[in-house]
Amino acid sequence: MSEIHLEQRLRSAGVRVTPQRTVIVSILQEKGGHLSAEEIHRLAQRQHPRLSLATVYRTLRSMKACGLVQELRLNGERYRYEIDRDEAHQHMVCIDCGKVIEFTCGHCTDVHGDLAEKHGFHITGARVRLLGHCADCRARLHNEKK
Amino acid sequence: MSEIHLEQRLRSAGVRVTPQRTVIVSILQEKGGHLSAEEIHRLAQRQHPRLSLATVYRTLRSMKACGLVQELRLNGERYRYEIDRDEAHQHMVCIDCGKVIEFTCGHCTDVHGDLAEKHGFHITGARVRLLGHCADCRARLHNEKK
DNA sequence: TTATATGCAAACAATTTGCATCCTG
DNA sequence: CAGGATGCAAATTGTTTGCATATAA
Repeated sequence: MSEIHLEQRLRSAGVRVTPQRTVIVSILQEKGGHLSAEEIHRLAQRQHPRLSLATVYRTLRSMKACGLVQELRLNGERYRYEIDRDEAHQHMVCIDCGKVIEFTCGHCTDVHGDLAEKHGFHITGARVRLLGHCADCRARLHNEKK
Repeated sequence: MSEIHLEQRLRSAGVRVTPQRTVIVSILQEKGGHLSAEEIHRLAQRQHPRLSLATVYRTLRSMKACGLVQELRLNGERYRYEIDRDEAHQHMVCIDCGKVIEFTCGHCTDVHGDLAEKHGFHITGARVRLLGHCADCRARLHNEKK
């Protein structure tokens, strides 16, 4: 999704395009995702020193409202944000180092759809989060034990 | 899981059994789950008026540490707690009324295990959350539209 | 020109912590 | 009796809001 495309989507949602918002969007695009509001704020200030944290929150909220970003919360942590690329993807989170690996599981989507139907539910979204130890941490922990 | 069993598990984790904790545990057992710390506090005060909210949080934290309760967060809400019954179960959450339906999906567990292995991950837990409209709300919304 | 966005500081809600005291093991 | 547990109030953290000013359309 190009930056210009994003601006168009903002405009068509009746949201004004300001320098602050441009900076925030570009950071999300470059850094890829899973950033907290505070991290976004810190990075954005390099390009726009007077930008306030409140604006970051407000921007993220309106971008979420137009479906441009997704808001997620790993475990009990603060909110993290990423550009919404539409493709349904899920997260595998390392409980040691916090690393996040994304994956897709179309198979599960089907299974969940069936399950939901049995309960009369109409599913609009699924969050699958696998928690565990990533390869690096497993190796590290194994070495430390010696 | 009986109350006595729970106390044994507390003890064997080196956690003392106090009246406050007994009350909190029994509430979680009776009410079944998805209670917030504040709700637990309010209910517990009926049996133990001087019990403080801080103690509720501290108790829940240590019970979580010994694997007695599970801490979960639906959407952006505050933490909710439930007795950890070991059986892996997942949640279907209605985005209209907040109703929570539990389900199990052993099939997905297998699929996830395979997926994780490919990434060198060792899975310790999975959180699946399906968001959508429950049967009641679908009916209600449908009527309101008329 | 006019409604929307911004910055700042103050408000908030949920959760955590310090400390003196209490109680379980 | 000693160290963990409690109650209270104060502190923290993450997020939101009010308001005067600035800016995009």
